[in-house]
Amino acid sequence: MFSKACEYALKIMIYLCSIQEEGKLAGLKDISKAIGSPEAFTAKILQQLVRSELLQSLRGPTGGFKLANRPITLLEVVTAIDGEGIVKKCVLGLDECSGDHPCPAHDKFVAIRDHLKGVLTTTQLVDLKGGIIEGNRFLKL
Amino acid sequence: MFSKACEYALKIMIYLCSIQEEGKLAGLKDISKAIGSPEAFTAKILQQLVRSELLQSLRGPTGGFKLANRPITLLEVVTAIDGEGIVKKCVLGLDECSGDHPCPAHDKFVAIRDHLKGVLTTTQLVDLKGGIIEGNRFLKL
DNA sequence: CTTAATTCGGATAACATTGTCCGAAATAGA
DNA sequence: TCTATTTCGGACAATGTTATCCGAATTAAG
Repeated sequence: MFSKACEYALKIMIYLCSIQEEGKLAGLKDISKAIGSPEAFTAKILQQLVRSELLQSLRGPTGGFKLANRPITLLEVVTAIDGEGIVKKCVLGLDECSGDHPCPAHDKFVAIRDHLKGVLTTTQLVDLKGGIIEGNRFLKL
Repeated sequence: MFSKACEYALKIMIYLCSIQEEGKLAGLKDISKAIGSPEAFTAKILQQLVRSELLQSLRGPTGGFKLANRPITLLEVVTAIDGEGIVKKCVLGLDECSGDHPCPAHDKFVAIRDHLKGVLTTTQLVDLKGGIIEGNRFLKL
């Protein structure tokens, strides 16, 4: 459904949200350990998230990453990494697929995509951090 | 959502269903022209569909492909090409994600996956061929 | 000022997916 | 039987994704 990079991005963001307190920073090592992702690749994704302004970073010792200071939806994270394809592109790959010029599966999958889009736009990182803190939701294994 | 190969496979199957009459065969050239896909690559996908027993083929002049002689669901086509990942794997990529050991997004995406699985299992090729025949649904462009 | 820890940026490697090419095997029809 | 047409199967090329490596820039702290 999402690319590997996007899966990591979502875990990164949820993790940072779950440990967030007053401008504290988390470093690359902490993050990749917490979510079980390869360090070097995770660094690349962190850079993308910083450039997309979903994260802020600070260099040097005591440096690290923290969430941008505003509510963030899952859709923002997904589109920052994977683009809008998942909520826009035709399931059969038609360049022009719309109500006017629909593919045979159009209607059935519009419903699914709307469902997905709904969840992605209405769910914020804050909505998912609870279980992590309580220890009954997990980001790795 | 689906791989390119799977998109082509779905179009192939829907196309064959839409032109099907009494054991008539369609050749590779016809098929790839009808769905707008690269010929050589399409040939590979046709082979996979034959091996999965969703299609039957005949060689030689007047040879070609036709649907297996039974109802076929979208799920069968998708799993034949992409495997069961789309309806089984955790959105965050956790190897063990279940009711017992859920990821933070588990519940929200179980609902989406069930919706998807429902559409894939209840929709048969026959259900999609109508619009093609009537000319108000399209398989390319 | 020096050192150590960190993010940043570019190059590159490993792997998967997409796509092409070509000869072999099968087969209908002359 | 011969030929033309088709699917089959393997090798390979092109592209995209995932992942690693390393030096440069930044910065806190001694």
